[in-house]
Amino acid sequence: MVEHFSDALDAVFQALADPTRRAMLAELARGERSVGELAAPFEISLAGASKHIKVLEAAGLIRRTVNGRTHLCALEPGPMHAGAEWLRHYEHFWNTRLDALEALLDAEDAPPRPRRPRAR
Amino acid sequence: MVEHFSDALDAVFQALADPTRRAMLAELARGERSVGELAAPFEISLAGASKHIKVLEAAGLIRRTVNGRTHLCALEPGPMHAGAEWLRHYEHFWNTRLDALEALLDAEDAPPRPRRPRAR
DNA sequence: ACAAATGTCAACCATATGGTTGAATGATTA
DNA sequence: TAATCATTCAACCATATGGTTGACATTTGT
Repeated sequence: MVEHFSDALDAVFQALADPTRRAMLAELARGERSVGELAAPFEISLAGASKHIKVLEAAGLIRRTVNGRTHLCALEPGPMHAGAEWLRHYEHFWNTRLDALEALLDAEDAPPRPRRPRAR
Repeated sequence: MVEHFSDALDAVFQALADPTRRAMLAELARGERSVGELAAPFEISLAGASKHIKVLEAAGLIRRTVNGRTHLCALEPGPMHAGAEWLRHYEHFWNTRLDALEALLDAEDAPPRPRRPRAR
């Protein structure tokens, strides 16, 4: 009853939690890439890379189109957006909390008002 | 040579990949909470909750102040911000890519210009 | 028709993760 | 001082993860 879409976020964050996969996404941000091309920069087997790619695919972060014997991968931004939204919520909250704290401090300590730089 | 701070992102995304931990963060967004308070909503042992909290702490997402026999936890927004920044980079990219695609489609198909709703 | 290229699959391994229980630690209260 | 409260620690368990290798399936080029 907590969150119905939590599984999706689970998969997205889980997929993002690995540096190899993040690097693959970074590469895909530059354009479509085949599995082999995605695997090339890393010192892992093709099968290993294939697994990573399947994780990204399962999280919905990439889409794959089979083209003959090569599989072309492309970024699928929707889920990434969902993750960003989740984080954005906390950023917002955190900002307002800092603002509130600052207001409190300003109210409490004396007139001169040192005006620390704002957190933003 | 890829990313020096990747370990930090690993830990943050990994920590966010669990729904229990995300719920704990949501609770902490409402104010400081003791370990017991954080554990209460879930049907897991206190030791289990303690482990989750340690994961959040290790990722730098929360801070803990021991106060007698109770441990008070509070959100630590820095790392969350880092995660958000990482995602924001891709959102930006994705938006420009969608814009480019749309421009292409607009250029290619005829005058009437159906004007699909913009992705944003 | 054959060989090479592109990937996946299955089996396996080591380690990490999420969970448990029971005992231990340290602060508080009676 | 003894009981209780808030938490961690250690050991354990089942499953997931990231990696490997070797065999298999399909395209493609000769």
